[in-house]
Amino acid sequence: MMPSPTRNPVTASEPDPSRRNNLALLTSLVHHNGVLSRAQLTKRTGLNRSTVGALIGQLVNLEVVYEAAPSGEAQVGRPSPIVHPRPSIAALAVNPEIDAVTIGLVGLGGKVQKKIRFDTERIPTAKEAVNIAAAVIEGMRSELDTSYRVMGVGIAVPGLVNRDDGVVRHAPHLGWRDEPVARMLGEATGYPCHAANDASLGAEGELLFGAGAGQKNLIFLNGGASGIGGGIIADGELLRGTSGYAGELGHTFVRSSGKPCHCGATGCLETEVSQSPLFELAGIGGGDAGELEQALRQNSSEAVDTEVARQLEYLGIALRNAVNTFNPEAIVLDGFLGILHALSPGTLVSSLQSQAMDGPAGQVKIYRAALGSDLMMIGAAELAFTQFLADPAGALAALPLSKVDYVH
Amino acid sequence: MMPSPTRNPVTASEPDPSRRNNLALLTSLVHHNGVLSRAQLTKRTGLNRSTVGALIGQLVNLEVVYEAAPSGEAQVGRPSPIVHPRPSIAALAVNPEIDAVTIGLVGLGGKVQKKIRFDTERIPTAKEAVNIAAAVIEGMRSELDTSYRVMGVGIAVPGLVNRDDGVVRHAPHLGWRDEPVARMLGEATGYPCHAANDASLGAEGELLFGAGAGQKNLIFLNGGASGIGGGIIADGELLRGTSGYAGELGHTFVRSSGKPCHCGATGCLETEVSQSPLFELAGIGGGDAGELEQALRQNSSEAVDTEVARQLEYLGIALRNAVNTFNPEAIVLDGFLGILHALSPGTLVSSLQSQAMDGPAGQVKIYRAALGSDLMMIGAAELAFTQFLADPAGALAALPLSKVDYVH
DNA sequence: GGAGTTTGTTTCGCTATCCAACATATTACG
DNA sequence: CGTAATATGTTGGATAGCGAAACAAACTCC
Repeated sequence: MMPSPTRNPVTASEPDPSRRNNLALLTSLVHHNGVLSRAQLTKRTGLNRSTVGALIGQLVNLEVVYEAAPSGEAQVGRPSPIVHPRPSIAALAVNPEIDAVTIGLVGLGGKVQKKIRFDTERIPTAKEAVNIAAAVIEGMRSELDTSYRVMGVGIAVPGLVNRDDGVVRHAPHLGWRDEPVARMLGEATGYPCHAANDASLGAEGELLFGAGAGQKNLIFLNGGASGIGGGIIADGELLRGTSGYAGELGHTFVRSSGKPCHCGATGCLETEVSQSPLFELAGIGGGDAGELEQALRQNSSEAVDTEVARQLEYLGIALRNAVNTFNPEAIVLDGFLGILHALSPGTLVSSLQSQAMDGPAGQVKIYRAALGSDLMMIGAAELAFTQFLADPAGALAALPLSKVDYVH
Repeated sequence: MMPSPTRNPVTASEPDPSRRNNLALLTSLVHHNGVLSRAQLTKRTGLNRSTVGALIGQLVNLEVVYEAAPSGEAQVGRPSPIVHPRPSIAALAVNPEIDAVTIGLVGLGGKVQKKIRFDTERIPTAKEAVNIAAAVIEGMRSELDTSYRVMGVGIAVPGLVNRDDGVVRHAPHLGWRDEPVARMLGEATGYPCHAANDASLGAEGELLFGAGAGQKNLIFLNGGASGIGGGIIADGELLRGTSGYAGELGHTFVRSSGKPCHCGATGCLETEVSQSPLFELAGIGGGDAGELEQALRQNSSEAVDTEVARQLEYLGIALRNAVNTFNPEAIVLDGFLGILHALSPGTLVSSLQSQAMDGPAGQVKIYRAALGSDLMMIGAAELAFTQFLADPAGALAALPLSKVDYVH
């Protein structure tokens, strides 16, 4: 009576890809779940003990993971060694914003090893952002060459990015248009570079390492100085669309005869819900999300409450649409959207209950993002890890020879 | 520089599933593409000639497909036999509507073998619909037993359906609530039954056999007497959501202080855009989409133009949202939405160009649905075929013994 | 300290695939 | 009309990767 969970296959499974596939599966599990015992890996994969043993052995040889003593947890039976990802396998992350370019180094396992924020006097051009990133990476070069194996660079851009070719189609707040940033940074650094929308990467980051862990369907919304970005995870996979532009929930229609938006339409979520009036009411000129929340809580007033309620109403409309459309398990809010929700926790939930359709709205949970300022680094690095995770042995074999003197 | 097309695996590929997988792959290819030569199959699957030969041999033995003489097309080299799906492998389709219950029989390959529309005096209850379907199927029983191997029954319901357990959560226009229709029909007929939202199934039908053939990302919108339903194909897969409720684009917000909708919200697409005012303006009381289109074209007037323009405006807002969110290659419109588009072909395209964001809107094509009245039968049957297509040999082995006397 | 339990390890066999060589059926061309 | 070229089906190994089973190891429970 129940439909089978199996999917109709679209690709043939050849024997060679079979091993690669399982190697990739184990690598991803270790990377995303951090610490798992071999016994847990056999359960999670459904593979035989002996097979997992052989595969882990290969990953140990490749120095992708290492096995450590079993955890102290008292359990009947022979203890199973713990498999750890080696953070010396790493990816670089770059995140240009309107007032800074942040560069990070993230190890396998998702831990941020290093983060450098380079403040800019004015909004950086694509070329400037690439130059800054390349210079900072050049500064780390000797350390990278000796202690890490870098799988590539991921660039998180607040705007429409074609994920296939790494071209920023349009980043309105940065003023970029048709900038092939991935190619530019690739030529400058020599690393394979990929670019994608920042909120999409944020969604993946929160899915894998943050508030959305374990979910299969979730909506991520980030509110920042550069407007509202969205990323959607459907059935465990990021929704990309034809060119990787999917997820622009900031331009959901929420108001008839609303203000015109830079995108050409009117009544977009992004024009009705923004952080600048909140900063004004909070009485501070600028700053990060943490300062804004503190200031809003201290300067509580009717004006603040009214503005928060107004913004939450429009946010509720956008979320209602999204819930009806995606039937997600969870919604994760980051940036000032997370603050709005935290200031009036029940509002969004109850407006969804009354406005969205019974079925989809029933189970939705609303969370605040968990990874904070590391999120973009982790998400962007994930982009750079993609190829490696799909074929660990192949990616390492293709790696240029380096003087890596592994950090143990 | 380009991201690899390989995805991170989520399931282990064991050796046994490997054969099953490839068998399933071939079966799906033959089913969905109809007629392919063995040479084409080897190219499409990437498998070895000898492997495809062995697999096809097994499918021939299982009487899932048969091989026929090569097509007359003049080509260098030894001609390759054509592989045909056997329509004797079949699925039943049931589609309850407010004024009828339609039952169909669809063969492997997607051809509707039989379609019976049972008109009802009034809106059928779930029990009535199940009884009607069971009775019609009972009438076909001897033919089914002798000439077909029926893989199951798919039920296409205009409403929220939990695909996992086949329970209709809420079908507002039918007045159903929490009806376990799949279980009910399963008990009445003895066939494995599944249920899903009609528009979702329509999307899959058009994707596989109709206007969306070959696309990976498309949005399907159906306008009928029971409002507006939607189905979304993302990356080649139907978007299901947590419980299979995803795709309710009929409840996209399109108007502030709009009319209240039965769903609890206001300003839904479905309340602003509906076919009843069109029928009134056309001067006909009721009928199907074909009659409506003809009548509207004949009774052309300013009132008609105004109403069409008004509805297209709201439809445009909903599509703008959907395009920004999904970045699809194509939009497929069925029912009266297809008529609206056909009456004023450029309107939607140009409103998308001006309102949706540059990137996503750039390439979107808008089509009218191609499968017409067979669509629901094909979509629902596809639901019933799912298990079979995922594991043809296993599904046939599990089939109760029958007196099938195959029709060749 | 022995029984029971869980897990790592090793060996063996099986399955499904690819590869290579050969057979077959067609077109191209003189 | 016959031979070359081409594409495809067919057959018989060879191989890779996994599972099963038997055994060994390490722990808890009593």
